[in-house]
Amino acid sequence: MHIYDSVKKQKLPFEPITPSKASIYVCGPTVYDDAHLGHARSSLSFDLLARILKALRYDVTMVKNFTDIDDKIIKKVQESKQSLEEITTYYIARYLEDMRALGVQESDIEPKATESLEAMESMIQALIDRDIAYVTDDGDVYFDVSKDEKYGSISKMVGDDEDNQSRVEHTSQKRNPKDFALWKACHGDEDICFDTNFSKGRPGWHIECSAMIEKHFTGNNQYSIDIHGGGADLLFPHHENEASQSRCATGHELAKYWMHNGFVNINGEKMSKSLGNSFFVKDALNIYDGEILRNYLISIHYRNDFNFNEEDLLNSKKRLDKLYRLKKRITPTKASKPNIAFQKAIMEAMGDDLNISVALATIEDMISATNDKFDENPKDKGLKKETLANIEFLDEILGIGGKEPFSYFQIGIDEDTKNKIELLIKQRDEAKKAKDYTASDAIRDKLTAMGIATMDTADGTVWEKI
RNA sequence: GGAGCCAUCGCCAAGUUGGUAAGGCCGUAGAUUGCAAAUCUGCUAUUCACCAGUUCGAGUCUGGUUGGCUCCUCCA
Repeated sequence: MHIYDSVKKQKLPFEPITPSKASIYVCGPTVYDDAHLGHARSSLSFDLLARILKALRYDVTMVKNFTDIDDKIIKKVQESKQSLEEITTYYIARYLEDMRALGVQESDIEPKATESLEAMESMIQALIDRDIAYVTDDGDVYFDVSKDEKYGSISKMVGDDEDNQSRVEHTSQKRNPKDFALWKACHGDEDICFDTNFSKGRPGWHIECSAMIEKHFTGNNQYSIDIHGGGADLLFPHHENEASQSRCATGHELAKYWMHNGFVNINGEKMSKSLGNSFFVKDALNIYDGEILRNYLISIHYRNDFNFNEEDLLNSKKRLDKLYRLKKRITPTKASKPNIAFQKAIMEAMGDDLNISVALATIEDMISATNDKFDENPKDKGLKKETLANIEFLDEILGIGGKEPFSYFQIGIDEDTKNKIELLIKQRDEAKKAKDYTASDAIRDKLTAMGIATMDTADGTVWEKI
């Protein structure tokens, strides 16, 4: 297995800190709104990673957190009259529901920041004790960036502050503009506060992840975890800060490998609230089936930017259709063992930093070669069993092809319509038998108008929703 | 201002350590079909934004030009 380390900027062989085990921590969402396509892509990227590692027999521990204390959530609490817990519980459930629809396997641990406050407090306290963090008169706690000589090693953001025209607002209480908050003291009575030795307040964003990693992973004396993942936008400052505070608190590096997934753009524009083009997963799921969306979202390498548009989605759906048409040809049958060469080719592609393009090309190869053989001998039982095993293998590795093939082509069609379609097809078959092609073609036109395509096969007519 | 990424067929998109351009969509010709659809087969970039260099040899390395994009503020 090779993965691209976005800190070292090169593809490296995956050598876990503990042989045959893989510990992964992915920055999850801040739960104050529904999940958008960007969340989906991140989730899907690391879902693929976990699936491959599992198939390679690694004992994978996947942790994806929920940031459930945050200024944006607090703002929502103040606006909505709901409690923080009501809001976060709701959006966590919504997030999990959306990801499930996309076929994302559940993480082993899904920690919440609010459940890890003790770990945060002790980490902050350790940093204060070592004089790496300082408490201001207001009770805020800041991390003193100048105390960590390795600060900047993650993002390579070497900051000469004189020249830095960043738009960071400088707080007067900070010793250094680059210092970041570990703890924010609360000011009003309505604030959401937690009591600690240093002040009443709430944690900064960065410390949440560091603390949750220390809480859930043991690591070794060099690293806490193998892989730390997240969106490309988190590299700086979030991951830089995480790495720095963890390094200073634990004496070793946070992660051996860093992986970052690219963005999702909508029709060429970055998705953002200010542009008003956020595309929520739930809205996409209203239009497209989860598996079709998944197939589309994983079809482009996780590090590339993803330009979401309907044309490409339909294109990728056509590839999935072909897989399911093949599955129709072999149904019903029982799976035997997947073809070894096929399995190996897929694993090699995906083992190369999740090279999905090569994997998809391998699938196309398999599909056309198998169709070719079935054209010769439609009843090849051995091939049917192997093909089903191949497809089940794809379901395991990529999370596609797991549906019953006839229902796949009938997604979104209700029982009444289905019965109507099947009646028409029966009438058409009778007309065909009587060689009344004018009548049979008229029925086919009617079906086409309904958005239904028909296919005459040796075993009778089958139909698909176009 | 600072840091970094990208540019391959009409569209999407692969391309290990440089060795002579995967795959899909679309298009097109054919096999098959009552006709279609589905399926299969053939064709579809002498060329990788542009210029120069290194090399026996570069899409792949170096320098430059142009054009996109991201981060430096919450962000997946």
